[in-house]
Amino acid sequence: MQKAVQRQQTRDRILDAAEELFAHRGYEGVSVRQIMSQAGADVSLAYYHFKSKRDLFDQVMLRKAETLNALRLKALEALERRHPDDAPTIEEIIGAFTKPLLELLADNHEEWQHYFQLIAQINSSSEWGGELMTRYFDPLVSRFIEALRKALPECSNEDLYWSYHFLSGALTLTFAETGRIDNLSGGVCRSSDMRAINDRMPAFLAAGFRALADKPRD
Amino acid sequence: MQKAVQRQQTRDRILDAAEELFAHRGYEGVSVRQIMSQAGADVSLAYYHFKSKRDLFDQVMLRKAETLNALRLKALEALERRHPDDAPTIEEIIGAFTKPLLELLADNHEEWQHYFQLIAQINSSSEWGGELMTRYFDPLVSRFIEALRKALPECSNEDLYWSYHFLSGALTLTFAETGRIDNLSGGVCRSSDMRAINDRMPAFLAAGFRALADKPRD
DNA sequence: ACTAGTATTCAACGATCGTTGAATATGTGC
DNA sequence: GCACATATTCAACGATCGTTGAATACTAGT
Repeated sequence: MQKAVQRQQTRDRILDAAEELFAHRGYEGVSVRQIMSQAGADVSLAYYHFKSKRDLFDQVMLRKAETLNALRLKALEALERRHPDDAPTIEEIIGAFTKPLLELLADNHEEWQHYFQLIAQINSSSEWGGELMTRYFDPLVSRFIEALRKALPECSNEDLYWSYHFLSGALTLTFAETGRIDNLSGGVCRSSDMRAINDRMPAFLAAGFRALADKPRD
Repeated sequence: MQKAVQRQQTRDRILDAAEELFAHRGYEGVSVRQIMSQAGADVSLAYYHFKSKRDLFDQVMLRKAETLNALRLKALEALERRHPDDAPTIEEIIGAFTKPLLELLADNHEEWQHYFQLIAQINSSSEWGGELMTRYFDPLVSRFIEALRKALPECSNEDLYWSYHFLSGALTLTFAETGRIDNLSGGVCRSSDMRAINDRMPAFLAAGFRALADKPRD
């Protein structure tokens, strides 16, 4: 086997193990030894491939963030190309924001579920959330808000940002598939039911955006 | 000073320190030593007042959960008493769910902010969230969903639970005041602007509930 | 086949972790 | 004021933490 190939395989095995464990137990809840044990390699190999535990965590975040951002941007640009003159509906824009997540989960559920759980934890943390979310996701988010602004020209900036904030909370919790809704509903709803999510989330959130846009404040 | 009083004061000092540190850095991110250092007491005193680190964490959760649940229940019952025949609006029910949080933050911001940050972290965690949220909050949540069902008789159970799920995500992220919206909006919106939240969140979410209730699925 | 460089393992460092038992101080009831 | 119970401190346990330097196995180029 090629050396460069094996190197990448090892790196990926470490990243996969780290991703899963970080997602389940958080950054501080997992030791480098546990990660390397799950990856089937020696502890010190982690420090050959990565500078530190924190660097390993950052690389876990970065790896899939790029894929995700690229897919979301592509979905948004495709949507805008389909509407050269008029603006798309809010549902369509939100759909471009959520569809890529649904498709990634459909393709490789386990892998991406771990990643979305990780994002949910970061997003809800006051300690790390700020820097990480800003670095990896805010640029694309601003791009989406721009699209939403065009579709809701009468909406104030403040209403727009708050609406997106509510969207962000609903979205990150939903895609983390925490199982909270399974418990609460007694089995009526399932966290993993992506069809149910796709049928409801864009409609729910678009109605919220319009409610704030149509009812300007004093 | 009375001994029983001092005992309770010490216990509370430990719980306060634990609450703040757990909220900022998570359960695993904080050591018992750090907590007791902030509380200004010896390490082993933690194990005199609490069985273990995990027990200390549970007591932090329990302490304010009871206050919070009582206030929310009172707000809901007062609302229902004001509507003996007809059902309240969705906005009013959601308001009864959020108003107590706003009032607690207005009274003692710092203290409750820490607690809401803690809830947000728990709610986004697949590991702990299930058990803890179910134990402390789901009973009251079911009570609220019951009220919402009466106000939306044509809404299916599934739509109702998903709507609440979206509400839950938006609400926990918002009250955690992570500062995410401050960064994203470049200062246009502030996480701590409770007036802005009160003016927008119920309207946004109520519109979402109605959008799902009015558009039944196939 | 030999060498140079890369990937992986071994062994260990000091620090800190959660937790405990015994010793000490402090206030309470008689 | 004395005896008792309760509250707090002191000192330490073994385990595990993140990290490192040196030794070894392996592969690629010649």
